[in-house]
Amino acid sequence: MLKKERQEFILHQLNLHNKILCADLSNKMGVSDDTIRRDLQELALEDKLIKVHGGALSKSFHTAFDRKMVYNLEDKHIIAQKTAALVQSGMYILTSGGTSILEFAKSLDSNLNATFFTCSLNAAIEFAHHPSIEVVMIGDKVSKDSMLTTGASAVQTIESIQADLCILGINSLDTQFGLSENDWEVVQIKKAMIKASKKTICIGISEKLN
Amino acid sequence: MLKKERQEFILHQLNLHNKILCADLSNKMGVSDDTIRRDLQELALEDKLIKVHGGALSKSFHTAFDRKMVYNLEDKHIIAQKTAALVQSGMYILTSGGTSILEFAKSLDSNLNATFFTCSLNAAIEFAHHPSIEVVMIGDKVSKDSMLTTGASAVQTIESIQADLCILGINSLDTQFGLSENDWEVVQIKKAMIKASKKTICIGISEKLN
DNA sequence: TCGTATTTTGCGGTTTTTTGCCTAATTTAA
DNA sequence: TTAAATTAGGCAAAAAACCGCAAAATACGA
Repeated sequence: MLKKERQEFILHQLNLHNKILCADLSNKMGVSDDTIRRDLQELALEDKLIKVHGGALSKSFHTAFDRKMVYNLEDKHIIAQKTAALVQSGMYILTSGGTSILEFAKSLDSNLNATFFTCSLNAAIEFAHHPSIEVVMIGDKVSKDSMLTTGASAVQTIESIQADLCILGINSLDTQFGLSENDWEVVQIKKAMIKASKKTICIGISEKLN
Repeated sequence: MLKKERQEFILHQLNLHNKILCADLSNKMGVSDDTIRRDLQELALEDKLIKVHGGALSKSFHTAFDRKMVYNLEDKHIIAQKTAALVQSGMYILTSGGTSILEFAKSLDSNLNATFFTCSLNAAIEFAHHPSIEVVMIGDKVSKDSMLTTGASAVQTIESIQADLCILGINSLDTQFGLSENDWEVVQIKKAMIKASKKTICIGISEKLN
């Protein structure tokens, strides 16, 4: 991994998480702490971030934080990291959308070499920011509530995939409203995804299971 | 292997992978590191790529968003409004991506009732914010530079559509590099779009036509 | 076609950059 | 206060870049 590339990745992570730990980064990128520290130092010198003891902070994120927001984010972050650890290079992975999935996407190792299939526009964009993974967007009509592609064509596409893993985010809508008409389409997608994969993982924070 | 040919190949690899290593290239092409380094130096001088220690990085990946965009926003806005006026309810419309298209999407009448097909993740999201139009995302592998889906499957999908209108944004990359290999995929998409539509509109600000 | 000028390329030696490790000093947390 | 974690600075190995030079390839003009 190139130095510049690494620094871009750090900045990206920072934009996403607003704070980063030295140790996390060195793990995620497979380089020593010293290297990360030197990177952070350089970036701090260029005014790209704020270096603090143990890591760095995003420059833009000086505003007061909403406690609950941060706590939830922290939980999601931990869950996302644990999920990311289950993904191995070479895998074919199906994912849905939602904030948990986005957080998961942000937590992937920078040297991971897998292929992700998704129906979520936002997830696709997030995955596409990763330096080495391949992203396949599953096309069809866009459901405006969820920003997911749904429909027969999407289901058909999914059915033609043989994935190693399926990662689904537990969306608050799922448990709150049960299955409304529009969710029904989403359920069709999720069912197809589960069926097309050897293994399925559902991620979400416990608060969702009220 | 000719020098020019080699440099084309380098740009091609760069567009595909967003980064290239000096050592990889010299191996792959059977020339010395020095030659590659000299090539990279030349290309960097021509502003075709960003040279870094150990290799080079794709230019598009880093220069994506700068002030110029904001500067041209007013022009884009005017163009977008004029373009939006050409769209009528009931139409089937194919669109590419890019900032011009995004601006166009924002300018659509809120009571418009048309169906938009697009390969652009960002455009799809923008269209989906509209209250009444229908959005169909065309699926395939996501090209990281352009955030567009490209590939045989996407082309095939487009070919099966009979659209009334095709709206293409003139991307600065298009005119800057001519047709590099990766753009070639995008060109395939655009060609298919044009062919699948009764009429085609190209939008872009004049600065793009340097 | 031939000889000359120019460009391109590879090579050896040197310099610079990058990286990881080590130890001492500093900061943080309990 | 003490123990653990983090950082700074020095050092060395490896990788990459730089420099000049000469051989090879190419272009050009007579």
